[in-house]
Amino acid sequence: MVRTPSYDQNGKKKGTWTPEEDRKLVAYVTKYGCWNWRQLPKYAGLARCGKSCRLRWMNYLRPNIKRGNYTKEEDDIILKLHAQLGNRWSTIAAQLPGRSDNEIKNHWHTSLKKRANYYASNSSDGESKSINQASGTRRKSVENQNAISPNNCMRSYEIVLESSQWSPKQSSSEEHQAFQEEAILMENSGSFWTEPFLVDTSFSSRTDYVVPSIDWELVCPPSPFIGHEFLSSFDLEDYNCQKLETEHPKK
DNA sequence: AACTAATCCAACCGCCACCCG
DNA sequence: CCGGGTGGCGGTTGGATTAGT
Repeated sequence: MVRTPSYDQNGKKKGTWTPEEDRKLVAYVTKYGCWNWRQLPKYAGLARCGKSCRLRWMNYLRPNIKRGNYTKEEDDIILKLHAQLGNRWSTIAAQLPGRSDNEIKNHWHTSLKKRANYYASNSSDGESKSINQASGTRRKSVENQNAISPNNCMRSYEIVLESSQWSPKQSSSEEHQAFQEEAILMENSGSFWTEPFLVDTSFSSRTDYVVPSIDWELVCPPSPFIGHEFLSSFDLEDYNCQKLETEHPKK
């Protein structure tokens, strides 16, 4: 399931993310937040485009992300919302905490679409018609943007960071340079990376995968600028509990 | 065991909306 | 209002894995 690593004409790396790159991205975002995705790779020491970094973070590296093992309830919610909204994956994902739009989209195409087609062919014309009418639309509504979603959580984070002492915008470039040097130092000493980062619990079964633990003092510094909704959105207790969970088998 | 087809999903691409000067 | 920069979204693809012959 990996794309062959390659480089585009700008020297930006494409293809599968390496554990090394994941470490760098996690380390940077947990320390400084995602203040600017396009500038971030430069300061984080990544030869990736900002889009790629954002995607990687949103779909796999951010806290509380869930992988695989869809429950019947989740499937039902997806089927129901898809019938109402069509291919508005981000809106659907907003109703399923821990699920990314990309993963829901994949899950839909690989398994739920068949179920939906089966239901449609065995239900009234009206119902199947509503599914067809809803699909393919892509419009942002006000309520959609105000919905509590992981995306909005991150947006909140950005807003918070912009106005806080933790904002990289207020940090000097020397500080970013220091970050990179610190990362290299920690990497060489091994101390920073020794504890597995288990947000994606699939890491736990991979011997080639060692990602850093999260220092929540850095992720959620005790700042008056950081709103309660943002802090609670990460559900730290749940996050820590994931360390005890065993890997759920893929496929 | 070897080969082929089907499945799955991580990642890319292009477009659009929003923001700001 | 306009244009550039950026983030976000949904469609699509590359290729590894799994199932079937």
